[in-house]
This record gives sequence, C-alpha cells and structure tokens, in this order.
Amino acid sequence: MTTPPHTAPKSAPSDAAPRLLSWYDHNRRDLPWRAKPGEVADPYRVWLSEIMLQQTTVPAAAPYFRAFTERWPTVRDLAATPLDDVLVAWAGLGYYARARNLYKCAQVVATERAGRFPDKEVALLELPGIGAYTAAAITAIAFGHKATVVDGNVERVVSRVFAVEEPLPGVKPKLRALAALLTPDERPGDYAQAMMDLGATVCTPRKPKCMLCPWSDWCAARAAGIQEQLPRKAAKADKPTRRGVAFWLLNPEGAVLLRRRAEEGLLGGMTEVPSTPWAGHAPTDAEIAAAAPLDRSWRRLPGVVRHTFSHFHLELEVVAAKAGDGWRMAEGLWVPVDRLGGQALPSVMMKVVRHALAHA
DNA sequence: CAATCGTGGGG
DNA sequence: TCCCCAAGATT
Repeated sequence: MTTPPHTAPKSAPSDAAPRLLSWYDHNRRDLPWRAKPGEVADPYRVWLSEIMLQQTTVPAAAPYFRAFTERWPTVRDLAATPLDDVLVAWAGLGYYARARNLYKCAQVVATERAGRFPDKEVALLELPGIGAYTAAAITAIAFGHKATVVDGNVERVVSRVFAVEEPLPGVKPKLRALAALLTPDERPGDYAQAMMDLGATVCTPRKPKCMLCPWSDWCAARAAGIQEQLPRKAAKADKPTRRGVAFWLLNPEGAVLLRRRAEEGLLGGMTEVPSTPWAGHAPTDAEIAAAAPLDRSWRRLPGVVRHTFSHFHLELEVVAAKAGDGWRMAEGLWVPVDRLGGQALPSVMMKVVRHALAHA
C-alpha cells in the first residue's frame, strides 16, 4: 500500500500497546460475556457474544446472551435444539440471518468438530456467520492467539490516531493494515477488547473524551483538531417508504392467523401476521383482496403501524375480521392470542399485534 | 462490490 | 422528528 504524498508518515510510540493495556486494566468493564481476570475464556460464550454483538449494542445483546447461555450452556446444547426454538429466542434482536447462521455453525461445530471451535482464523472463517472480525475476535479473546480485530470501534480509533482522511468504506484495507501495525504480541485478547472499549467509551463517534485517552498525546487527529470529523464516511442512500396492509384474523376459538416467512431474505424464517406485499405504493383494493387469507369483509383499524428497517421505512395499515365458518380454509397457523409470546415474532410484528389488540 | 439485512437509543 | 449509529456477514 502506498502512502499518499499529502499524508504524514505513520508512526506510533513503542509503548502504545502497553499504555492501552494499562488503561484497560484500570477501566475494566463488567460485561456478561467477559471472563473475569484469571478465568479461562469459554470459546462458546465468546462466539455467541460476538455474533450477538454484530451491529448490535451491548444493552440490546446482554439479556439475549443471558437467556441463551442459561438455556443452552454449551454449543452442543444449542445444536441439539430445534431451529425454531432458536428463532423464538432470537426474536426482537434483529438481523435474523445471524440466528440461522448461528444455528448452522453450532451444527457444524457439534457434529464435525466434537463441540470444539477452531482456534485459527482461517478455520473460523469457514464457519457460517463468522467473518473477518469475528474470526479475529474469537482467535484473540477465546484462545489468546495474536489476531488483529477490526470493528467499527477500531476503525474509528485508528483513523483518528493516524488522521486518516479518506472515507469509509474504501479506506478499510488501509485502516486494517494500520491496526495490524499497532497490534502487540502480548495479551492478544485483552488488547482486542481494550481497543473496542476505548472506541466505545472514550474515542466515541461524537464528543470523544480525549482528556481520558491513553493515546491523546500522539493522536494526529486531535493534534489537528479534526477528531470529531473522523472517520469520514460516504453519504448514505436515503430510505424509501414501503406500504402494505396486514390482516388480523381471529377464529371462533380466539386464535389469530400467523404465517412463517420464507427462510431467506428479510425476516427469514420468522413468524408474521399475513399481509399484502410491501411495495413503494399503497396496495390497491385488488392487491388487498388477492392477499387476504380469507374472502371476508375486513374492518380497517384506526392508525398506522410504522417501522424502520435497515434500508426502508414501512407503513402498515391493519384490517381485522372474524374468520367464522370455514376458518380452517385459511393457510397458516392459528395461535391463541395469549400464546403469541412463544412465537418467533420480530419487532415489527409485535407492533402489529399490539396495534390490533389495542384497536380490535 | 454495492446492496441487503433489524432494532432501539441518543443527539 | 429524524438521522445517526452499534463488537458485520453474505451475496
């Protein structure tokens, strides 16, 4: 990789890593998946936590981690359970491909590797749901082997200390190379977590607390006064709005009609309240009639359910009906309203349920 | 390789 | 209210 002429030479003090580790030792955070000093890390717990933490905040992941590890203490326990139980337990956490890949990975580790995770990045990368970041994190944190962990925190820290002004995501390879340059041979797991802790608590996206930073004395971005502007990022595409109509159908036994979504794609494998397709336009009467699970007179409930996914906004109207005679003709599963908690309902569908119960 | 894939909290 | 963002992976 060549250094652009306008960029200052990259260098770090030789004691950069020891200083960060010292900071880490004095600012240790107590997280549910983190081994206490002297404890041996459990690769299963490290793996599970890293999957849950992908693009997910610590407060959001923590209760799920506790529930999973209590119910499935080992990877073999997880592998022995039905996929649908895992999807129910994951419901609400988002990015459901993670849950499907988590399950696949548990199957492979349990059946082909005797319940033991590989301790090398190249082998970890072969497993479902494990990419460059997670492979490095498991290698360093679970096995104590040197690996360069690069997540959003590390990218931010590195882009600042070296004042890298090229925008993400194009500059990722360069940031990775710089991060590798900083990575020490000693205490690989602690160093990886220290970098992420630094980014999460000190070198934050907005208002970084440079006064508390162990690297503030050599941080190039701080010296230039541009720390709050780094890392630069390419502009994001704006989110379109999609619209649909959801069908709240109750049978004479007080059960509601639900369906299982396709295994792939958005909310793959999760449970839903039946609806029209979600399109860029409000569904027409014909589209509504075509999507209705039964030919009934539907009553429109007041209000709209709004939800924002990763790449579009959704507005759902909800219509309701009593199934009456012939309700068994409808395709799907009938679930008593008081047992909806046992279903793999993603957050958007929980909103629909709450809306229907409040207005129906 | 750009797009896809959730959710909830914070400014 | 709205946009930003969080311990990314997959195609």
